[in-house]
Amino acid sequence: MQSRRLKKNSQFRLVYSEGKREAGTKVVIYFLKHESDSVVPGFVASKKIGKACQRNRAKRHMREIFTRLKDRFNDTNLWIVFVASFRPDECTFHEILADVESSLGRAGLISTNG
RNA sequence: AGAGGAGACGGGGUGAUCGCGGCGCGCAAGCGCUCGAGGAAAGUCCGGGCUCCAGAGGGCAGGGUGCUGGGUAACGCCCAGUGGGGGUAACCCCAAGGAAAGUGCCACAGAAAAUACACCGCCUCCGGUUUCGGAGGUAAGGGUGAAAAGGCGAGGUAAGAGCUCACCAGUACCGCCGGCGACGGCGGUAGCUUGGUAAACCCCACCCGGAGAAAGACCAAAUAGGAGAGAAGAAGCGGCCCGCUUCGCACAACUCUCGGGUAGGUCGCUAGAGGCUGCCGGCAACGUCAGCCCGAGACAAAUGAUCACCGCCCGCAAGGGUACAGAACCCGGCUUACAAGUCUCCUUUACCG
RNA sequence: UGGGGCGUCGUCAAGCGGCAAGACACGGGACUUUGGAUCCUGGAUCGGAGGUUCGAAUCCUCCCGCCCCAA
Repeated sequence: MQSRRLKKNSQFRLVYSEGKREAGTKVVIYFLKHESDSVVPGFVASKKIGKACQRNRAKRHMREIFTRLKDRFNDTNLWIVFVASFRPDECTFHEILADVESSLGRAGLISTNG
């Protein structure tokens, strides 16, 4: 069973306009408190970062990062959007993981000690 | 050994852990060493299949293709040849029908860019008499241009000219031979010769109906029991006309337009012009037959992370690198991108034997 | 998935077979004590690669990049 995911354009627009923003050097995060039984993620990789292969890789990296961190969220009533602003062939998975982890910590969404 | 030419190959491997999508089993939790990106999946430049519009019909318009024969479901693709061009050669390149159906264009230069024509020349006559002017003939030579009215030699002439002749080139026609054919070879006749451009309009031959998986089918939900228009005709068909089909000939129904609402689920959805191997036919592309195999099916869209060992390349070493790139209904091509490589055949040059 | 358009000097652009206009900006010069203004002057392999033609920014083919539309 696939976990829930943000899919509709209207959902993304809602998070961008109503939610808060925390920018890291590699991934920009938008989040919004919203009634739900679990954290609902959305992943965005625009044409700016490369062609289809690079965009696919960026989404996979971000999805892997989310599944590693999802048990550490303080509040589950959350919609969160990850926007890639890195080029996947220029940085490693662990660099992106560290960047996302520090961003989420600054925003106070996850417990800082693993 | 150097320099080239043609073609082909694969696109790291094995194992473990966590996770993802599909499939199978199970009521379920879950279990399963059951499978999980490419040669280009790309660009979307062509051709089909499939689905719906009517079974895909006729004409016009529009578009495409353009040497011949073959292959194919089909093609603008491929194979084999013909003709032309390039290269010492291996080999490579070519949208390669028609310019005596018609129209247009050919800048500048030049006499003239196509009903041929005459600047400098050459020659004859007249006037004049150191240089010139006028009338006519002529196109060999000069000059211009990307391109100048067949080439060269001889005869001929006042000077010349296919004006005449020989040879050569080219055109048309005829005959014979070879080839399925494009065409090639040989011989003859004619007129002596009719510039280029059709990737300018065009003519000729052949081909093409339209839309596309958000195609299309079913289920469920929702707005709404909305408004306006239509006529003996209306709609289906999409550039137009015809034809055809359906509904109808006066409530309704139906169709269209406007406004509004959905875009959830299931199917289509992967076994196919499929792949591999072999025999036979064919120069080949390819085809017949036989055997074996099943190799993704998602939908904001599954392939990721970590580790170990072995490859390959760069480097003395530490270490670093390992392309292009991600299926979206499916096939056949074309085009473009591609790290480091491997193999086969061929040409040519140099040296040694 | 289907369709349409654009690319010319640093910027905005005209030109659609025959030496690539123009404006602003920039460089150089003149004028001025200097600067501004003014005047003169210079600069483009027409997105790339092939082909057609005597000749291509223009015509044809294939790529590259950008933008837009419909569902």
